[in-house]
Amino acid sequence: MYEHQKIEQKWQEYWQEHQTFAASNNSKKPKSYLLVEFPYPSGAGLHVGHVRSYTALDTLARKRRMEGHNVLFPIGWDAFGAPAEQYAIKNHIHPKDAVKANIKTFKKQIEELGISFDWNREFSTTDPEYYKWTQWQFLKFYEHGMAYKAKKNINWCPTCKTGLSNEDSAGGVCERCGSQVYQKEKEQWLLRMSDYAEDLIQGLDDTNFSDRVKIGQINWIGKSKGAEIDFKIGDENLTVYTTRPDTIYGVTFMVIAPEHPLIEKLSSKITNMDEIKKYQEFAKTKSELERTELSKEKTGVEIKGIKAINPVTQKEIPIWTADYVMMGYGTGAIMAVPAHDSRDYEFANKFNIDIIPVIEGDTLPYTGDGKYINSDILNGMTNKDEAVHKMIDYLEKNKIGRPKVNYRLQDWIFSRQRFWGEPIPLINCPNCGWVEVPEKDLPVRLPDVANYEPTDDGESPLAGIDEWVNTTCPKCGGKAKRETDTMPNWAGSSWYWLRYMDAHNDQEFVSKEALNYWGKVDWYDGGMEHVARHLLYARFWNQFLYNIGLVPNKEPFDKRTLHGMILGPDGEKMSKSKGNVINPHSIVEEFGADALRVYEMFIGDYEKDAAWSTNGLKGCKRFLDRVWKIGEKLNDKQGYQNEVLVNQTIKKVSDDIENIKYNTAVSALMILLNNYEDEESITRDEYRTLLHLLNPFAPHITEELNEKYSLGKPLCESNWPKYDETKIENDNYELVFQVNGKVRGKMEVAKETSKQEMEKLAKENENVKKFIEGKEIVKIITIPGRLVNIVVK
RNA sequence: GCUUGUGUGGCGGAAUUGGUAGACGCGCACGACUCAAAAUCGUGUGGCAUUAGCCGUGUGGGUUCGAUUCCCACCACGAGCACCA
Repeated sequence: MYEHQKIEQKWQEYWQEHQTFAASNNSKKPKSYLLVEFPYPSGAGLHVGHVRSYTALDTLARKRRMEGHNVLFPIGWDAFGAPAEQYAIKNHIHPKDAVKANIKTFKKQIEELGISFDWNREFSTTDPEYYKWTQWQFLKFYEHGMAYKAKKNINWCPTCKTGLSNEDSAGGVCERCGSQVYQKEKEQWLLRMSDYAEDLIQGLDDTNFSDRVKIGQINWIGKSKGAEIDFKIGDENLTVYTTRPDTIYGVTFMVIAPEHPLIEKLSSKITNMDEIKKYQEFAKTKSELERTELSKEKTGVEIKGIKAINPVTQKEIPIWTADYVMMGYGTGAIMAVPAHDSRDYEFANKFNIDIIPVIEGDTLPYTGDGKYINSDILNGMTNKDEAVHKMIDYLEKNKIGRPKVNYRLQDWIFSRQRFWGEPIPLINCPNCGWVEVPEKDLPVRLPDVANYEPTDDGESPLAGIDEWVNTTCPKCGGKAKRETDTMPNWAGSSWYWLRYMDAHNDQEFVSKEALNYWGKVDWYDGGMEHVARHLLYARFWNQFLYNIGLVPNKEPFDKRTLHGMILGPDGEKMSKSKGNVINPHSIVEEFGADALRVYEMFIGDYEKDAAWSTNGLKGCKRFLDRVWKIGEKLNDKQGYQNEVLVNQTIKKVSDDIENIKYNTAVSALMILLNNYEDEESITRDEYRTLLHLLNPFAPHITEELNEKYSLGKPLCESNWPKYDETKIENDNYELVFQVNGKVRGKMEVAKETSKQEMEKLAKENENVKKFIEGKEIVKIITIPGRLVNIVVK
């Protein structure tokens, strides 16, 4: 029908030459900062999923520019981290070169889609000019006591040979390769993210994230309210954390985690230490090998020779150790109330421990509300919250406990034993300890070496490069060694949106002026898979920068939307092994970028997954062919023949783009075209408006047609169409007649028809008459502009 | 198990937030053009009946003149977390 390749190339060159999409850092126009998650430039090339997200915000960006906004719509590359490194190892190239080649491919593929990115602000997280500032910001964390090194049991992936954060090893499985992760004790850098748990929850109030996103964040942070209670073991204190202090009268045993330090401390008093040591070993191997096993039969050993004293009842309580209590949460110890907790119940049943109900109920373990029994000061109460309060008051008064809030969120393990990451810019001096690399010496560059594969001994590959490791102490000038761990791949993505504001600044990570001008990201689109990790890290990082006065907003993103995945034609997630991958490049070649863009916007609800359909794509291509062809019906007239429909369409498309309802926006344009096709000929205004509204979706063909028929300035340099509020409603409408809520007739009537008139018309309708004849009219409901419903008996 | 999302034709999906269910597209059927096919164009298309009727938005109940929309219970599928005290 038309030669899409030529046209698309032509207009891409036009935009490039005219710098149509360059954002200005000082403009009187209203600003819009639109952001998509920057991609990993993997060897596989661009995915149709990228196309969906980029086209969606591109549509918005193009529309807003035409509405007179100064739009910042940038792109860059998140190129550090395991995927890039593994690709490089596999293909025997230096990661630096692999990344360079992949970026080139990605860039070409994005450019041929006609996405209106401001390429002037492009960078990669692997550019020394960029990671210099990532390192610089790490030093800010360090200077403020927010980064620390600690010997920690970390999640170790034996395949990737590196430590992982909790977020990266959810479920005991490596996020990257799927290997079983096990606990390994190692010195690691950590960021004190847990200090920000509450702020990260509170901050959500300052955002316009959807509830789905907010809930995702809140769940990950995992706040729980409860109390700490001190039990005595002789002179020692055993503090437990519980959310149900009101059930303390039902405690029949204590459980402490196998790694709990109290075991070591009291070992002289414990009479079955051999048995306990054996259990500790068992628990350790279990966590290594059988963690995901479904059989979660409770195991444990009673610690003999010591007893705890319930501080409220003064009763002696036996102490057990069991691996269903984790050292990493709360205090690593619990008071077990088998009558009202299913796990404690299971344990008590298995080991024949007493079960004392303290809240009335039929079945055990009973966890609902009820009347308190066997509970001394709480007896007779029926309200759980009141009982909890009363008990906490009692604990506080008697100095045996206190209210306590716990979070699941832990500190961020920030070390990786990999080559392809930002080196942590610290130097270890035998005299001075840890010393920062001075700002003038940043960035600490990665060396050019031949061997960057991970080692088996758990050290970073950098550790083997003597000439890199050995350095002098910036403080005392003596011999010292560099830190050889690198940062996780989440580091570079934790502040990249700030850099776009001022991408080539070599004096600061971003200037104050740029920060103040651009403020928050107005709209951030990305995938569900990043709601837990990336979004949390990025917000944490930004909140820290805010707290030390480096950025003007505590929350970095105002609005966050989630795109659904594009699945293969078979409805399965696209993957090489399934052979259901659709390559955007070949689609562009065969059908054109415009067709691909329109199709991906039309494919369905933006937030939901959708299966690829080549027939659906063809339908969109057909639509564009018809848009092209209808130019032949152009007459010399101005104005709109069907004013209502055109004005309605302008309104609908404008609103739908802002409300991420791209599918219905495209549908509205199809309806408009269908209407044009029913006309003898179409006016110049009609054609221009159709092309203009379609332009954000299909920017090439619409510019070409606009030029071909000399309809006006290029669309990208023209003002977005405005609708006439007085012309979006018809003078007539179809009045619906119902009897008992069922449609029995319809009639075209004038907009201003009165209620009385409507009722009269309803009763006169032949078909309605049939249904009300001989029946008693109970009442008549009349909705002006819509319907009349006659209720009969 | 907990959290969360989703259930509408053969398929992807619409539905002004309580008011004509199935817009738009795909697919399919028939027709036109063609020697023929593809492409294109036209007509039709929820099911059952076929004259105007009945049934239909996962299932069962409820509220209402009226429910895809609100309430209760249940079922199915997907995602995330998973012994978090």
